[in-house]
Amino acid sequence: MFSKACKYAINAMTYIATLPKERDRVGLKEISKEINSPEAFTAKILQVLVKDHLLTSIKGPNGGFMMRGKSEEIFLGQIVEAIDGDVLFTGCALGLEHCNGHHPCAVHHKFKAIRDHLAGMLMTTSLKEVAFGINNGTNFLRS
Amino acid sequence: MFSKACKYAINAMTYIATLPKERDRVGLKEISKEINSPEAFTAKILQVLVKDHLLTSIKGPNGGFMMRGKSEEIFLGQIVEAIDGDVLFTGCALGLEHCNGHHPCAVHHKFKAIRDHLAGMLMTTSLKEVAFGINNGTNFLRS
DNA sequence: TTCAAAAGATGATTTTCGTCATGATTAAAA
DNA sequence: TTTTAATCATGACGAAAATCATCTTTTGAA
Ligand code: FES
Ligand code: FES
Repeated sequence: MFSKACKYAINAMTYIATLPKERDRVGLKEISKEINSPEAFTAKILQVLVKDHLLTSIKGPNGGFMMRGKSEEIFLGQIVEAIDGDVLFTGCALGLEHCNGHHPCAVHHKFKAIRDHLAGMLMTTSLKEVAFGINNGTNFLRS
Repeated sequence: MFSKACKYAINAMTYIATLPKERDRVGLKEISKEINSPEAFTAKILQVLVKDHLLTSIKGPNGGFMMRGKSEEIFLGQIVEAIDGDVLFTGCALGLEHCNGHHPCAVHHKFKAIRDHLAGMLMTTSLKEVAFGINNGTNFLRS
């Protein structure tokens, strides 16, 4: 469904969003430890998120990564799109060059319903909402 | 979403299912031409489907591949499972080792709805139904 | 200056995707 | 019957992408 990079990205953003108000930044080491991801690979992913203006990075001692916007205004779909692109939202399930109703693949109609369901969920689920479940103890970032 | 191998598999099975009753088999060349897939790679995929008892193969001149069961009793989910395994149906969206309600990941609840929607669609959509759309001219196997 | 931390470059490893050469089987032709 | 050609079967190989690791450079605080 999602690439590993995308999974790490969502978990990392979620963890950053769980930080208390008085702590606005967190380093790579802590992130990759908390979400149980390879450190170097995570670094690359975070850099993509910085380039996409979802995160801000601060260099030097006491540096780290911080959310660029409010967590209630960042949605999972933005993260997925930044890492995996929009193929999940607009691509054909069976590999046709363009997905559109005028030249539908064998499963276009049925698949479009699923895809729209998924896109709707991702575009309306905010990081704040997800982070709340983690802080709450109802959901988990690692096995 | 699906791997390329899985996409080719679905399209190949669909094409075989579109054959008229008086023609029960079709060769690799024709299949890969009709679904626009690399021939050698398609051969590998078809062999997996043969091993999984979804297809029967016949060697020699006028040989080819034929459906092993009735197209109305073969569902897309079986093809997906044969090629990509069941991770799409049972795996965690965010990479947790096991997906279950007792240790849910950050998006388990919302994602499970999507996943079940997808699984339901794949498990109830028969090859006959899909092939009908192709024979009908309403759907297409290639760009 | 010195040190910790992120950025950036580069390379290794693994998985996926795809090709090629060759063998095995069998219907059809000779 | 014997040969031929069409077809599937298989394993080795290679290219490309995804994934993960290491090293150097740059930055900024103390
Ligand atoms: S054309 Fe294949 S999903 Fe729309
Ligand atoms: S635990 Fe992640 S989807 Fe169920």
